[in-house]
Amino acid sequence: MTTSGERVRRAALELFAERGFHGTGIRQLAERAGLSSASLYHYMGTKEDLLVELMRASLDRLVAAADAALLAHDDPTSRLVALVRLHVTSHAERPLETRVVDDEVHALSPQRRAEVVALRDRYEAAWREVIDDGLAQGAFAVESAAVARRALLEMCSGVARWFDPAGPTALPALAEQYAGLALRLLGAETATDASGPRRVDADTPSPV
Amino acid sequence: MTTSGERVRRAALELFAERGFHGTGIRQLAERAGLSSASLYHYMGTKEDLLVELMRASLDRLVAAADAALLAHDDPTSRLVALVRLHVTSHAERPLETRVVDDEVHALSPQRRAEVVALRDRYEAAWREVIDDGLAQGAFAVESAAVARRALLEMCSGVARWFDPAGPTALPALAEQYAGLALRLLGAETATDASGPRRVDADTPSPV
DNA sequence: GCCTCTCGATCGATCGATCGATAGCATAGG
DNA sequence: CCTATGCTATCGATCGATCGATCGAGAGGC
Repeated sequence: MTTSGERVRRAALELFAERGFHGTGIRQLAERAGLSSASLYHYMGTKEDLLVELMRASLDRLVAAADAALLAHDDPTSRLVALVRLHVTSHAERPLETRVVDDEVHALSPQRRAEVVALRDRYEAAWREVIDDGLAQGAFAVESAAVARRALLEMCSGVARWFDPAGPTALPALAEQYAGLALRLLGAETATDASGPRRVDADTPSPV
Repeated sequence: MTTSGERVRRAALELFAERGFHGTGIRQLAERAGLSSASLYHYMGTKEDLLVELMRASLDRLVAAADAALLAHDDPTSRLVALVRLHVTSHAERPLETRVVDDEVHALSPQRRAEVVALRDRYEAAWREVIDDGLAQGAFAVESAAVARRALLEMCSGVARWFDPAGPTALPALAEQYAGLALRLLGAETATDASGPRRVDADTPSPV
């Protein structure tokens, strides 16, 4: 059984991801949730409160997963692989949440934005730590840790915009591919052995 | 001298990039352009027409530059380097335009969206062609051309979201770095010589 | 007397949010 | 067992504000 509160949040997730925060009206939200616009306010504060809730829930999960990933591994290489797998998997499995987090920060008022950005920075700090460690230990070799980190994060986040579970690549295989790409991008020595990767799927037109 | 028409487009670029299409009101637009909201309509059709114009101008330039880059080079490796340089440079130099193109497609009506997406696909087709050629000729080695292409495009587009011309890395150096990262990601053999890249800048906190 | 440019006033529609009222259900008092 | 009380959930009606867009009217040069 799904409660009305859950349906409100689900509807908000779908509509915010699809049409954006400012592109979604209270009445659309209510219709999607199966309620009147007045009843909506029994389950939320303002529309912005609702957006912040969704973002916080998504980022909290991501931060917790990243912390767990760091605890489970010691060396920078396997830590990085864990972060990539985690990031790609969560973006592919929960594209709505991650798209809202990634694309709607600009819709927040300065104070709420600061909260959310702080959470996001906490998550990215895990990446920073792993990449810096890897460079210090000689496991990675890039000119700029900051550039590499941003390139990696953007590349992995993009998955939420195009991954299709019915497509040619299954999610676990995709996560492994991304882990390999990330290691090569970072110049990890484990990647230079490179036992000639096989072609798996053909190139196909991108969905909208 | 700047004409009113130019000021309208500049204002739209800034506001759409900053607050999003739906987050920008006609009156804000008019104020930023130094006109009344009524005068605005002397220089534009609907608000959506204006958005489409901006997107089309940006994508037209990108497509033309990509075509020129392919004409100027023969082998897949130097072609890919040219595409990466071009993409990174244009996203760093014109972050407003590229962010509007990348982030506001969802705000378009289905017909207009189809036009814009077709243009974007034309641009991405250049990347597809280069990557496919490189794989066929053995210059690149990745499991999936589609995955690699999307990873590359997302990673390079991200530059528009964080590059700061006053930051530690100058644009030409950044473009070179990205070219190197892209080649390594693609498993290009030229990248495997890897004469130990030097650290250039320290990792710094990300701007909002 | 046209053509370009600009504006105040205003259109109907929609926005986010609140109001008071009602229906249903639980629990406590007699 | 009955009913009074209170809490949760819901809604129609409506608030003032703002939305995108249009109108007719000026102003100024060519």
